[in-house]
Amino acid sequence: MKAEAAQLSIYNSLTGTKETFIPLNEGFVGFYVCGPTVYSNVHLGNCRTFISFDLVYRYLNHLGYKVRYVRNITDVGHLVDDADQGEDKIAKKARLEQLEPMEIVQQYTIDFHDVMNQFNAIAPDIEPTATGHIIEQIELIKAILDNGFAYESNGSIYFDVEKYNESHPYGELSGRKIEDLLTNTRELDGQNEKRAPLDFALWKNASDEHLMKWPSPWGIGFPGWHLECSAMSTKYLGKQFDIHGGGMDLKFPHHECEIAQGTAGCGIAPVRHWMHTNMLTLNGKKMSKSTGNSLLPAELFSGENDLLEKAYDPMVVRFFMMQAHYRSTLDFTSEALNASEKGYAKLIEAMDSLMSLTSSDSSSADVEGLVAKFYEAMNDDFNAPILVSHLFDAVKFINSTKDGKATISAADLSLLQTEMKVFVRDILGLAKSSESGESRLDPVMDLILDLRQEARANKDWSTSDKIRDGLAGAGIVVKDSKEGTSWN
RNA sequence: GGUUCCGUGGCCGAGCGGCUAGGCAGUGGUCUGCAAAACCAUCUACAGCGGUUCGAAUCCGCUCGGAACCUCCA
Repeated sequence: MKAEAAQLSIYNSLTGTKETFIPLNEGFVGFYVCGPTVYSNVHLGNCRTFISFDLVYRYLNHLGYKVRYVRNITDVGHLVDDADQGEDKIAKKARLEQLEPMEIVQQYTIDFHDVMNQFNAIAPDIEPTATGHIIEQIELIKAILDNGFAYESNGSIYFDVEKYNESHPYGELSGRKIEDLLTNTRELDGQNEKRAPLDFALWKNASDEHLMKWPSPWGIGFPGWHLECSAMSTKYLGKQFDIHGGGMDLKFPHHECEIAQGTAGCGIAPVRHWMHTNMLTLNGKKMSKSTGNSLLPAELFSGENDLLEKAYDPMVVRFFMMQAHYRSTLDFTSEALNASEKGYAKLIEAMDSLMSLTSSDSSSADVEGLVAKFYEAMNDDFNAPILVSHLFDAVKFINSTKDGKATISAADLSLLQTEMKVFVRDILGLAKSSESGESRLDPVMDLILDLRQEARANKDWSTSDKIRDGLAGAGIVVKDSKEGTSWN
């Protein structure tokens, strides 16, 4: 474990305060994140949440924790319509496209993984699916029934919220009171199976034409949406675990229901630290597939969309997200993205410069102090934007040293090289995505730049500029400096 | 309607009572054959109105504007 691990504080949505992070079992962290429902392509807003938690995972790992990271794939149980009404999202898509539900699941799971790879997000240690844990879900329902917090109705099982509320506060995570919820709940049709409008389904009775269904002690049916996370987190992380993450839009009712299910079924509150990421907005509004206010990663990477004029590198987008705190909304505009693109290029170039910097007898800046600030920023509830600002302080120092206007000692150089790599590559996850297989291009460029250098030596500016402009047209930027000419 | 949150300079975003983050853009320099980059300097802020305080972007109240959740959504 790193000494800095003792200083980590995390904002807990449950208490509304930053708390020093002390894991349940020393040295180990149980970490659960609500994953996507795979009935369509993930959009950029979804990605932001997963990238935010990727940062959390990476930092916990860096601190030396042995993290078990579980992120589910929801492949059944999500209903299209009002609460516990309507059709399963995946089944609907399957019906529309005349495919097996599992074909839909497979297609969009692959897409999800592909996108997360492009964003350089580390895969979770376990990625369980709801359909793979039907038995565990049934067992959990039995426990909740045995403890008297659920009832059967027409082959469906509902969670008895009012009963639960008698002994445990329902709504503590989202700051709701059950009386307010009752007054503000709309009257919905077809809720006659439920005793009370706040009750939610643990198991739903399935009709004959239903595509996805399983046998249970209560007949043929399928699990309710909220249940899978409870069943799977309990199975892989235990009745109580350290961190549960998800988007803010899942706070109510999903996470509230998880708390109730876990407490009712296992007798203990399931989660110690709740973390919620804020929304990525577009035109000032939350990105959302249902309203069409969204952007797909593929559209962004290819530039084929109506919002932006050009394509963007996944790493630029990731960097853009790292410049905002995960608990703040982040507005997505082409202007903001362009700014990030330039800033990112500056950072990466400085990283390259750092690796070939020469040291002096002493440092003209407090490198150790700067590195300490990197940790301070991350320890303060994963404050990536503050970290980035300190990284740019380092960038300025690196460039000044390169220009001969500042100095760095050998020890400090080694420290800065190590820590910059750690924070930029390992923690922020900003891999150099352009280091693709351009090995065949290298000798060609060497030759071209050689010819250009000859022209420059002869003061044949028209030839040298012709080469530079021509390469620029091909997307290759040539830069002359004292050390020679570079390109990218 | 209920609950919660937000409103920072041209743009994006930090900030959690005093020490005026950072990136991008702008302006003026240095450097350079030119360009780019880099470096130095510099200009635009805390929605409005009150209050608390020696001191407020930061705390309190009101007004205006926006968002999220209350129904599927990361």
